[in-house]
Amino acid sequence: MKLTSKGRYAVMALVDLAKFDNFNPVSLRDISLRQGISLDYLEQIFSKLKKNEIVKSIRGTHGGYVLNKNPNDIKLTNIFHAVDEKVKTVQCKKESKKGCNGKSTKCITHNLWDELEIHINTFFENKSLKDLINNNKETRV
Amino acid sequence: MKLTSKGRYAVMALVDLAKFDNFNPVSLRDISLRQGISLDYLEQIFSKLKKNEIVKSIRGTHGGYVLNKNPNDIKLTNIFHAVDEKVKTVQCKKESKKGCNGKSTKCITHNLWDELEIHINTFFENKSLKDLINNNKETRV
DNA sequence: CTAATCTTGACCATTTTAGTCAGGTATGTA
DNA sequence: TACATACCTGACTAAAATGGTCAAGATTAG
Repeated sequence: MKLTSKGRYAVMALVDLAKFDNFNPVSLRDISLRQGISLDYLEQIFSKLKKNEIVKSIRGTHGGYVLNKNPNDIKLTNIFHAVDEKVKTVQCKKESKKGCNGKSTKCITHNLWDELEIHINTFFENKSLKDLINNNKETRV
Repeated sequence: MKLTSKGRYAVMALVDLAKFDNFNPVSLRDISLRQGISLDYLEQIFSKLKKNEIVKSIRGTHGGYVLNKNPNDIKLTNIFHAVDEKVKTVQCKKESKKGCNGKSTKCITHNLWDELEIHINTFFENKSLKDLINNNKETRV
């Protein structure tokens, strides 16, 4: 199971981005300064977000990024998937002689991890960027 | 967030153990062979399980381990906690000048990870070793 | 033209993971 | 008492993942 800072940074950056309208692109430099994330690292992350059509890029001076979708339609699942955060629990090695497939029976914890994965994914599928923005406003008071 | 094979092995071994009565201790060697887990690694894991009073050890010939509690009272939370699997999402660095605490506002994703953590922990608190044993019987047919 | 910005890919130090290895110590059995 | 079985402990390590940095370009507004 993986949920690392790359995923967290992606979410932070997108929430930041979502606060602006779609006519003035936001530069990574600004996000970097506001969120305290290394610019070079942000570039890697946004490259992936763009490939997954979550953001659009505008090149050149005063360029930057804008959201490519309505914040309500960007689910956390989409974001994590884009930056390769697999919400996957430890898998039984499928090729191995040992464990899950070497024996006639299924590995005894197999169903457990399946269940957990569904549990977590459901959580992420039901959370959108918009939820986070609202949530943030509330707690900022 | 961490959920690695150490946690999975612990669960596999305990489910294995739970299939036997508490009068005949089960040796790690047997578990090692049945589950395909390195004996040396199992010893590390069981050392921790013992410290957390999840299993009892019997030394000497024909020794081994037995459960120290009713399978119904051993929750997955207990097991993961015992082997240091922290069900923790990526934290904002508390000391850092950047991110969460360097600014006057809370990091914008802070609440999200809190929520997720609760979500996952709830899942593990509600699953006991007994649930896994039953589940395993069903799917074995 | 040039400065700002996105784009791409290679590189790397550190930490974590998933163990191995090498010795113990305790105890039942012959 | 000897010995085999099994627990116990700590040090060590190869490989992978993490969280970046660095360098060199391509694009476009002004």
